[in-house]
Amino acid sequence: MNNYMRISSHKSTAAAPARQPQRERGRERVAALLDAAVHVFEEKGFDAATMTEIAARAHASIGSLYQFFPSKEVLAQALLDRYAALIEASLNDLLDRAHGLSAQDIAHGLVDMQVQARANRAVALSLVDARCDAAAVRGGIRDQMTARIAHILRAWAPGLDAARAKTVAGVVLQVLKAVPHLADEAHGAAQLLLEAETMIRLYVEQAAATPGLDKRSPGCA
Amino acid sequence: MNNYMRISSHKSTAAAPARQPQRERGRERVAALLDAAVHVFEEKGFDAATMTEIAARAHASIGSLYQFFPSKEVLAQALLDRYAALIEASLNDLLDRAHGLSAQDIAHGLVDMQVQARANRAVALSLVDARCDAAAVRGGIRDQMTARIAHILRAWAPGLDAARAKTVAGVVLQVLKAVPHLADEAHGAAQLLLEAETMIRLYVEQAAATPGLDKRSPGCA
Amino acid sequence: MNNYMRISSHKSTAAAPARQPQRERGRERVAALLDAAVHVFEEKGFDAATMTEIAARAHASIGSLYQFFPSKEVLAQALLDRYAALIEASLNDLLDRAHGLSAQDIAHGLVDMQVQARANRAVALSLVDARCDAAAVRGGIRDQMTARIAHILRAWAPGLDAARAKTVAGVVLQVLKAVPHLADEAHGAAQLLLEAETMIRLYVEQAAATPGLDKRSPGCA
Amino acid sequence: MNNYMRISSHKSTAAAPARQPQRERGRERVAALLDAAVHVFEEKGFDAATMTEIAARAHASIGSLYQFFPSKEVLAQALLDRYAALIEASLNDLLDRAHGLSAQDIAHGLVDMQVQARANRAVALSLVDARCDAAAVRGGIRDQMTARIAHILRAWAPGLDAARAKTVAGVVLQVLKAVPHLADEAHGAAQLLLEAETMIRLYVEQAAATPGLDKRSPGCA
DNA sequence: GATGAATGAGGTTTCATTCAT
DNA sequence: AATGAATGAAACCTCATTCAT
Repeated sequence: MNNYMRISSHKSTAAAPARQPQRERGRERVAALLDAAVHVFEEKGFDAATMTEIAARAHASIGSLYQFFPSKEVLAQALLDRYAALIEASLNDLLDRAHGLSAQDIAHGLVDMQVQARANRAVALSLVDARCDAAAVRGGIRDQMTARIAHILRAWAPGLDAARAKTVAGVVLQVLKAVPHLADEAHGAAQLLLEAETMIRLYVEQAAATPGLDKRSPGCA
Repeated sequence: MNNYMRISSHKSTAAAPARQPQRERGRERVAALLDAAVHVFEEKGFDAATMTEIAARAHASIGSLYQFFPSKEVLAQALLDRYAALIEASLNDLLDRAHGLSAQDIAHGLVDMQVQARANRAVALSLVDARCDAAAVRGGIRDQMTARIAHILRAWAPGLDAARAKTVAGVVLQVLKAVPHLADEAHGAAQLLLEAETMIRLYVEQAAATPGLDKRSPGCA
Repeated sequence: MNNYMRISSHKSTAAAPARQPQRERGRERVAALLDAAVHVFEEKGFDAATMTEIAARAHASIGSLYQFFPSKEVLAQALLDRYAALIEASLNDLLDRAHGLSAQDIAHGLVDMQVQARANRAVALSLVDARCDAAAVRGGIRDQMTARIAHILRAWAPGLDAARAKTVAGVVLQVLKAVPHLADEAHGAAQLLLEAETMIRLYVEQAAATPGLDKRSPGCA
Repeated sequence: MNNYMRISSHKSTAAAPARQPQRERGRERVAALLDAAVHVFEEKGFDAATMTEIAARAHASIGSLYQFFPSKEVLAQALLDRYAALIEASLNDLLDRAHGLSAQDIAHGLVDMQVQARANRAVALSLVDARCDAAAVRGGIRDQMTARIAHILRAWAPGLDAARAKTVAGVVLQVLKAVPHLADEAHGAAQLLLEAETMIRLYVEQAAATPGLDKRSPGCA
C-alpha cells in the first residue's frame, strides 16, 4: 500500500497530540477514556459533551484524561483516527474484492462498512461535520474517503472515467453519512438500510453504464 | 389548508414562544435578528453560537434580542418555523403538480426545494440534528417531512403502498439532507446536485416499479 | 505635543481591548475593579494574582470583571496605561521646567515622579518585568520612558550628545525602577530616597560635564 | 569562615530541604536538575515555570525531580543557595581587597560580581522579588547582601558611619539588581555596564567624602 | 421598548504533588 | 532510585439570562 492510500495520521496541528501510554495501566486507561468519549460525544455531540463527564464515565479523574489527551480537540481527533483506521480496513478489503462483484455487492459492502464501524460511527460522522479550526484536518478524511471510494468504483467498473468516479463517490459518501441515522430509526431500521443499499446499487449501476459522459444532462439516459 | 398540513408550530415547551412585535419598527428588528441568527448559527453551529454575537450582528442589544426571543431555544425554533414554512410551500406546490410528472421531475423538484431554501438551509438541517432537550420537538419536523414526501410519492405513483412510500421517503429525506453539503462543494457543485437528482430519480423509479413488495430482499428485482 | 511624545495607547494586540463602560454604573465598576487590581497585583504579583480575588475585592462578580476586561492580560495593560498616563504628565511637566534647573532638581523631579505615582507604582513596574507574550508591548513603555528621560536631559543640558543621553537615561530608568522598593523599606525610606536622588544627581552632573565622550573608559574623568 | 559570614541556609520552613544525593550518579542528576531549573525559571519566571518542564529539560522524570527537591519552593531555595554561594565568594574576595582600592575598583568589583554570576543572575534576582510565603526567607538574602556590602564599604572607607554605610549599601544593591537587565540590552550592553559603574563610583566617592552627616539634605554637599 | 450592566454556574485546562510499580 | 500514571483543587474564561435605568 503506498502512501497515497493512508487515510489517517493527520497530526498536522502544531499542538501536542495524544500522548501514548507507556505502561499497561496507561493503555487500559486510554482505552476506557476513548470508549467513554465515544458514548458521550454520541449522546451529546461535540460541543455539548463535557470533558468532566467523559472522565467520570471512564471512572478516571479529569487529570488522567488530560494526561493523555491534552485538549478536547485532540480527544476528538483520536476518535477520528480510530474510526478512520476501521474504515480504512473495510475499504481496503472491499477494494481487493471489488473486481467481479455485483453492484448489489458493492452497495452492500459500503453500507455494511458503516454498520460494522458501529462503535464509533455516529460519533465520527458528527465530528466530521463539527465546525471548528480543525475543520480542514477533518475535511482531509472526507477527501480521502471520497478518493478511496472512487478507487473502488474504478476497480469494480474499470471503464469509469476518473473524474466521474470522484463525483459519484462524493454523492455516495453523502448517502453513507446517512446510514447511521437510518440504523438508529426505531421502526424498520433493517428495511431502511436495505433501501439505502438499493439506492446506491441503482446509482452505481447507472454510473457504470454511462461511464464518462459527464457534461450531459443526466436525465436523458 | 387543513391541520394535517401544518409542519411547524410545535410550541409544546412550557417556555414563552417568540413574541410578536407590535409595531413596524419591531417587525424590522425581528427580521434583522432572524437573519443574524441564520448567519451565526450557520457559521458556528447551535452550541457555539452566542446570543451576544447574534444581537451584535443585527445591530441590536442583547436586551432587544431577549425581548422577542426569550431563549436561545425559542430563537432556534423560530428559525425552524421559518424554514419549515418555505419547505411546506415547496412541498405543497410539488404535491399539487405531482400527478403526471416524470421521476426526473420529482427528483428535481425535491432537490431544487432544498437549493431554493438556501438562506436557511444548512442552519435548519444542522439544528434538526442538534441534540438537546428540544430534540423531540425538532424530530417532529423530520417526521412530518417524511410524511409529506410519502404523500407526494403516492400522488405521483398512486399504486405505491403506504408503508413502502414512507420507507422510501425516509431514505430520500436523508439524501436531501446532504444537498446543502453538495451545494457547498467548491468544485463541481452543479454536477454533484445533478448526480443527487439522478440517484433519487433512479430510486423512486424503482420504487414505483415494485410498489409494495416490502418484505423481499430488495436486490432481487 | 507631537505624536512622538505619546507614551501609552499601545493597543496593538489583536485581541479585544478593555471595553469602555457606557453608563455611570459601569464607570464606577471599572474604577473599583482597577483599584482592586492594583492592590492584588501589588500583593501577589501578576501570576499569583487571581481574577476571582480581584473581582471579590471590588465587590463585583467575576462576570462583571470580564465584562470590561476580557482577559487578565488586558487588565494588566489597562493598569499600565493608567500608570503611563501619570508618568507622562510628570515627565512632560519636568520637560517644560528642565532648562535652568539644578542637577539636584532634575534628580528630585525624577524620583518624586515615581513617588507621586504611588497608587500604581510597584504594580506597573512589576508588570513591566512580567514575562509573557505582551512583553514586547510592555517593552514599548520602557523604550518610550527612556526616550522621554533622554529628552529631558538634553533640555536640561543642551550640550549632551544624543546617544549619550539615551545611554544615561537607560541607566537612570533602572535606578528609578528601584524607587518603589526603597520607598517600601520599613526603616529609613525617606533617607533611602534622598540617597537615590543623590546618586542620580551625581551621575547626571558628571554626564553633563562630559557630554559626548562615550568611548573613553568612564573612570578617567 | 565564621557563622556571621553565611548568607544562605535559611531552611526555616518546616518542609524537608533538598535531599543530598548518595552516589555519583545522583550528584550528576542534581546538577542537571538545577541547571534545567535555572533556564526554565529564567525563561518563565517562578510562577509560570512548571516542575514537569524542569524535569523534562534535565532529561529526568518528574519523580526524580521530587526525589531530590520535595517541592518547588525547595528547588527555588536551592538555586538561591547556589547563587548566594557565588555572591558570597565574590563579596568575600572584594572584602579582602577592599582596603586601598579606588572607588572605581569598588564599583567595578560590585558590577563584575553580578556579571560573573551570570548563569544564575536574573533567576536569583527575580526569585528574590517573587512574592510568596517564603518571601521572608528570601528577604534574608537581601538583608545579608546589604550588610555585606556595607561591610565592604567600611573596609574601604574606614571613616564611614555604620548607619550611613548600610543606607548606601541598600541603594547600591538596588542598582546592582539592575545590572542583569542592562547586560541583556541588545544595544550597547558594555557601555551601559560602564555607566552603572560610573554611577556607583560617583556615589560611593561622595559617601566616603561625607561619611556620617546623615541628617542633612544630601544635596547641599 | 431599548439598552447595557450584572450574575454565577459551569466548562476547559493546568500543575504541584503523591504513589504504585 | 527511577519512572510515569493518578489526582483534584483551582485558575481562567464564557455565556445564557435577568434586571435596573
